[in-house]
Amino acid sequence: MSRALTRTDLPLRPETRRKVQAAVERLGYRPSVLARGLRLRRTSTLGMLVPDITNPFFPPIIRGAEEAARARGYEIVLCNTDDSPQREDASLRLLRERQADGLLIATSRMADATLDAVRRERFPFVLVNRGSRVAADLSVEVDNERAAASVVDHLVGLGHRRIGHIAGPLSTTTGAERAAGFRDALRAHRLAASTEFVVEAEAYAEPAGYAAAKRVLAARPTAIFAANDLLLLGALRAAREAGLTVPTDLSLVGVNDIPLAAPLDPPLTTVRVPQREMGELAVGMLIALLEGRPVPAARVRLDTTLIVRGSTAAPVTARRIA
Amino acid sequence: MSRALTRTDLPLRPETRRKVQAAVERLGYRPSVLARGLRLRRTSTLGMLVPDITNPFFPPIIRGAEEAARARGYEIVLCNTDDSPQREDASLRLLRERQADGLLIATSRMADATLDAVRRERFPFVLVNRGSRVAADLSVEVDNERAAASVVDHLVGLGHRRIGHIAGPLSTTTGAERAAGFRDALRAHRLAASTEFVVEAEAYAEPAGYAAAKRVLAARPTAIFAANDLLLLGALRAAREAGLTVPTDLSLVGVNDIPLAAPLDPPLTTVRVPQREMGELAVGMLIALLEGRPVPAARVRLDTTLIVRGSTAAPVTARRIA
DNA sequence: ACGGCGTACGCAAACGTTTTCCGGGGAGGA
DNA sequence: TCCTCCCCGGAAAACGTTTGCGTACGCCGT
Repeated sequence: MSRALTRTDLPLRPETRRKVQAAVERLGYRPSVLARGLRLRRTSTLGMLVPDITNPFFPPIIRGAEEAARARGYEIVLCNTDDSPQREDASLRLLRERQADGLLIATSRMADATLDAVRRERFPFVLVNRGSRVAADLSVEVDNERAAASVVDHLVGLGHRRIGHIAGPLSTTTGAERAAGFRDALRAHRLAASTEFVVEAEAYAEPAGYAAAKRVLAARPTAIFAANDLLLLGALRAAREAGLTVPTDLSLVGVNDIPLAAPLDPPLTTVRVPQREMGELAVGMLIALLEGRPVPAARVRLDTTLIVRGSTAAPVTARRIA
Repeated sequence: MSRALTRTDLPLRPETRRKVQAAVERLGYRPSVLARGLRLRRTSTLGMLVPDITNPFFPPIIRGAEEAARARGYEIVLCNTDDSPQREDASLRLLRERQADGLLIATSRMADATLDAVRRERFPFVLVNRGSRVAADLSVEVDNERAAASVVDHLVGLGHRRIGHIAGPLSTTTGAERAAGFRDALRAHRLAASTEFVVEAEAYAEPAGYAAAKRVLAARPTAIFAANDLLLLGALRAAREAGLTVPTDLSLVGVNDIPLAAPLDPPLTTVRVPQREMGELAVGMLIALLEGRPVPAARVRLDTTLIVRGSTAAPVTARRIA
């Protein structure tokens, strides 16, 4: 039976194979993934840990991962961790019980203890959208430093000198790296990266962006780089409340290129992150690892692209000069 | 073993139970869901079919469903169908192979043939966010007629008489019901529901809303009810291009209360749909069905709430009168 | 003190696969 | 025609649970 269906490499008379196929057709037979998993000790199932599926950043990553996985005969089981250590542990427990073969970890600030536990048990995993200090870890991330640099280059090129930054939570690798990249880029342009221009947001969410923007605006910047489009939207609201027009009085740049970035008024200048590709690549690496094939690169850093739209313009002062 | 852990109702000496627990603890034993499923012929797994996880309408439903399921010891396996019959069939196949106990179907226009097949095989399922003409089907939906009526009431109350509607695809139950509700409500107010005021959008997406809005605007309405916030955003873009200010020249109302509705400028007047609750209720019904408990109601129709924000106002003409 | 009854626990079968091991049958060569 | 070799396919074991059944032991009553 199994020889006729799965092990097509084994010797078998074509006629017999055809007979089996016919019976399968006739009886509507579907192999049981359960029984197969029990016997094979692997389930062709990957666990994926995300903070929150409701955050629009993750669905494209998930879809990329799902499609890549399914194309290779794997399935993905999703777990929301809400960035809570308890949920993380519960999710890991769940995935162990379901005999997941490997893990895709897209939680930007999983408790180190949890990650250590996974590592110690030699459970195969790939980090998505976050790095790791442990060299042996596989990861797919974005080059946040270069992303921040491209934003700063764009703004400086427009003539901005007083540039603020709404950083994501610095406990996340994305937040920390974008903030570091921002500072480095300013320095490269011989601009001061004074602390009053950089404010850390409590979370990657609109209200947090609003709150942080209020503080950044106190420093009277002509442009703000928000670590995230949601933070940018908060900044947009704060700017409007302060009577500032975007982009005339204030330029705004975000990250992620959410679907609403283009139709909004003004259309948002933002950095596009290849989310789907991240999911696909991470799955490719994980499956290669699981199947004992060589993993091309342990740490993949993907490049982002700056999408210039209508939320950035030359500052008023610069225009006067020009 | 099983008696000590799961069948706590069976007679067992407390001492023995304690000894088993200790061994479990010591060895880090985790029961295998696979083996259990094989023996029990049920997996405590529910399949959920969604058109596209990338559409922000679904994640809250999914989370509601996931949480309700997990609280009852069930898990959810997600499948995106992209509204394609092939993907639907593939997903059903997948879920059958994984021995899902039941199905949550949130695809608004699943091919009737597919749904019929599921029904014929007596595979337990609950429809989410869509109705069915078959009386025996379980479903959780929203009262779209009343939702449309509440929107029309609000607009008429503001003084609007020329009200347009951007309908969702009429092949979806939500699109059809909201359009019907819109027409009925106009009639109740003794207003004409002439065809030029109603345009069907190609999809529930911003560009489709933009295209449909251009056609609706030709009828010179003072207000537009969009079947969806994404359609509303498209309408907003079209209105701005036409030189209209919202809400001064044109009032706009949408449905779903997406997270961006509040921070946007103007903040959107929209209808809130209890997405999480829909997911939770559907799971409750499905599990009751699976476990042979009585299902309280076969067809649940939840009420929506109109959230009045800044995208609606009295029409210019009415103001002149007042 | 012995027998009977009832309670607690051990043993084994079964769920549906995959894979290994054999046995049987056919074909070809002597 | 018979033997041998090879190819095909049938049979059985194992994966880790649950659960029914049977047994052994303990307790109580006579």
